[in-house]
Amino acid sequence: MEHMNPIDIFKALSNETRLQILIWLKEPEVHFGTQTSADCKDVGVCVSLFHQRLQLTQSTVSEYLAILQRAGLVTATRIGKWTYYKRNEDMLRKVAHYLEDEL
Amino acid sequence: MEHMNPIDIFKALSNETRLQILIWLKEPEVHFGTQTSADCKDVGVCVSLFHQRLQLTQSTVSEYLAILQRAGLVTATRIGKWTYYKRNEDMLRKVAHYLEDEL
DNA sequence: ATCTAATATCGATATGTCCCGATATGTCAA
DNA sequence: TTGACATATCGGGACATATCGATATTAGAT
Repeated sequence: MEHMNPIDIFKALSNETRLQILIWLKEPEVHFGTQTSADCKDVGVCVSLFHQRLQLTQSTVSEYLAILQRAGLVTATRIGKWTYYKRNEDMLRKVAHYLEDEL
Repeated sequence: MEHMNPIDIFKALSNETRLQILIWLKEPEVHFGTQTSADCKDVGVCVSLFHQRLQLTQSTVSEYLAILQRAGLVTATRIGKWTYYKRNEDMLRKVAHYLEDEL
């Protein structure tokens, strides 16, 4: 588990769409229940499902997920053609603790 | 007490200097003990004291404090020639709760 | 009224972010 | 190997942020 960088994290959180992605990922089966190729609770949600729900191009969605991943807020798993993203709850907890203790 | 805007808050927190200001303001008397014109524990810390400790121009420091204030993270009090800034603990708590509950 | 100190605002430039279309890469299937 | 699909990356234009120097504003002191 890598160490958190508050600046990268806050930058990643400074965007409505990226916040939305994180919130959707709290209950993937509720928001992306149509996914059949894999259990989204375990592996996460693939890029195209986010793309479907967002009025943004595939490249933008992919880039946003990469930003969240570089900040450590989500993790990616490639299975076949798909890349599944899910929340990194450990990092989210660290951010919450940072807010309480350091700030 | 106004309602929090997560985007503005995270943008305000996406800067090393502004984070430093917030951290310094946790213990103003430790970091700005030289202030004699007013008790920094009550009213806060004036712009010039931040300016002294930061390798940034007065205008930049003033702008940063304004950004923190617009996000609701600090409050400003004008007394005579000075504007004193202090943390808005209520808002900081709201942000921490947002991190825990919403995100 | 004037001078000066503290702060805020303005204008400018450099750098960063948003978001796109186009293209490249990876992976399965025929 | 060729084709089709999922994802990633590249290059760019519009807009936002970082930071400065210069100037304006506010308020006390003379």
